[in-house]
Amino acid sequence: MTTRVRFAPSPTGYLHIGATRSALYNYLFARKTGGKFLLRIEDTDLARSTDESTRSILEGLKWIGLEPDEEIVFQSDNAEKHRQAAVKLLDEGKAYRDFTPKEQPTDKNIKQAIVDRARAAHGEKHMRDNPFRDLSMEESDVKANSGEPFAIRLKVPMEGKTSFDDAVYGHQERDYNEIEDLVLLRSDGHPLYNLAVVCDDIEMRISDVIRGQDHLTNTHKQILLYEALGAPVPKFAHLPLILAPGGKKLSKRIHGEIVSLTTYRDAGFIAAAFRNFIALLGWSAGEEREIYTLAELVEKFSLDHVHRNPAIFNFQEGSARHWTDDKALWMNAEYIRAMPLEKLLPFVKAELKSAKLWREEYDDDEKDWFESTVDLIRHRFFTLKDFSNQGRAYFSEDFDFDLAAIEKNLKKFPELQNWLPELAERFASVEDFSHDRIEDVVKEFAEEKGTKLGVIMNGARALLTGVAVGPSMLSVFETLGKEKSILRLKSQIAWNM
RNA sequence: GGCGCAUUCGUCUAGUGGUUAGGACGCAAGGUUCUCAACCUUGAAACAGGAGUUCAAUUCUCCUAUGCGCUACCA
Repeated sequence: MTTRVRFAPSPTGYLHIGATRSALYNYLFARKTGGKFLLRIEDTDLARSTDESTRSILEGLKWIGLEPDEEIVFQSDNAEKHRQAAVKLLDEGKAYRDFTPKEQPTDKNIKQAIVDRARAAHGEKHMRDNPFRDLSMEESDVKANSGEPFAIRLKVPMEGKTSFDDAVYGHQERDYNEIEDLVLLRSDGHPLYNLAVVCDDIEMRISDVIRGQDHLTNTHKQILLYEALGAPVPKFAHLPLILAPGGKKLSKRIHGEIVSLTTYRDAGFIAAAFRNFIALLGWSAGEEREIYTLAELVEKFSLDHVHRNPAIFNFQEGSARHWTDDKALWMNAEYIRAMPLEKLLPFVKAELKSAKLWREEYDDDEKDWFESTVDLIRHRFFTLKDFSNQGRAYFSEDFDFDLAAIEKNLKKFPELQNWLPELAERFASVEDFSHDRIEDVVKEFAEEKGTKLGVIMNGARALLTGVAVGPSMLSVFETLGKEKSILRLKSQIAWNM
């Protein structure tokens, strides 16, 4: 039997990085085993589900390269089937109508209400004490026919336990008397999560359910449902959660955009780099290396090496330098400087286009120049955004000056205000404007002025590129070319800032 | 409250009944350089705590602590 796995997000927000990792592990597992990777949108909570969020999830998955092998399933399309399943269980006596009036949550904080209720019960609640559980079918029918509203609950057996072997967490057991008779269908006829999931997983012929650890205890309920429905129980693997610094839950509400996958796309991450990073959050191939292509991840991936303890996604709120996990940033930089140039170019092109810095000549007459320039500047960049920010001066005359750089490298040496235009004049008479020739000219110039070469170079860097860091100035001169170098050396704009 | 799961440097992790507990990011120092967040070298940095088993425990068992999850007519 071929393996079939699914990623089943609920569209109640954007694609969370924890969910992204679940999707990735499902995908790797499918590829590794030659199976299928499917996608199901769990949009049964109509109040919270939005199309916007579905789009964002699809977009995120596409960006990171995890597209499903078959058509997307929308859970809400199957509501009728879910209802039929509940009715079937009712007919077979495996479920019952619960006529208890629906409780309206009094508290806004539902979680707290649940805990309070559980605490009040002091752990001595009898899970099978529902008065309608043993109502005869006739009595139940009579009440139902008279129009009394009811929910349908699964009849969990009085005695026994469920167990399963989780591929990550090992053998799991749970006593029936710890599981409440779960509601399958709300009194308004709306099918609930556990029923919907199980029905859909059966219908989609899912062989391995790989999902977040928050579902570990739900699994027992779901197994009960598989059994009641007479369907084979799939294998399960639960993944440790990804937490925020301090071991707290990583949530959209508290941590904002940092948890959204699209944030990384928009921040100039290379999808392969982020995918690589996230793959290593909770799993390791057991090797002393960190850079893996997708094919290598597939080859190395195994559920047995998935961790049981949650991983912390490390970042410092409000820090420009450490705004997201340092390792993710490092990995992206590593990809930018180490990937084959021809693979990087399309990304840079897209970035320049979106920054309105792209010129068609870069694909044509100036192709060689463009490629060598990208190659020159990429070594110091962390994200694709850097090509249009820090690297702006290479592609446009309209670039910003970093005031600190101006101060430190230009204004601190007032002579430069005359020297640099003078150097421009020297350049004007240079026929062969090449790296070595420029070196001779600048060295001679510095000696003549009795100053250190660095003063000239750093000043020129600030003036020509707007920033204090960058490649060797000889390369910068050469890359910008004689004309632009001269123009910028003579420019007084920075001096007046 | 009940049930469950987890615990190796700050973070991601490797690892074993006997190891100088390894790597990566980050951090620090030094080197190189016209600058640097690049590059090279070096350094600081961990087995949650307590019992037990054992010649020997970070590794096995138990307890405690801490964290997380579940405990809904949410998903």
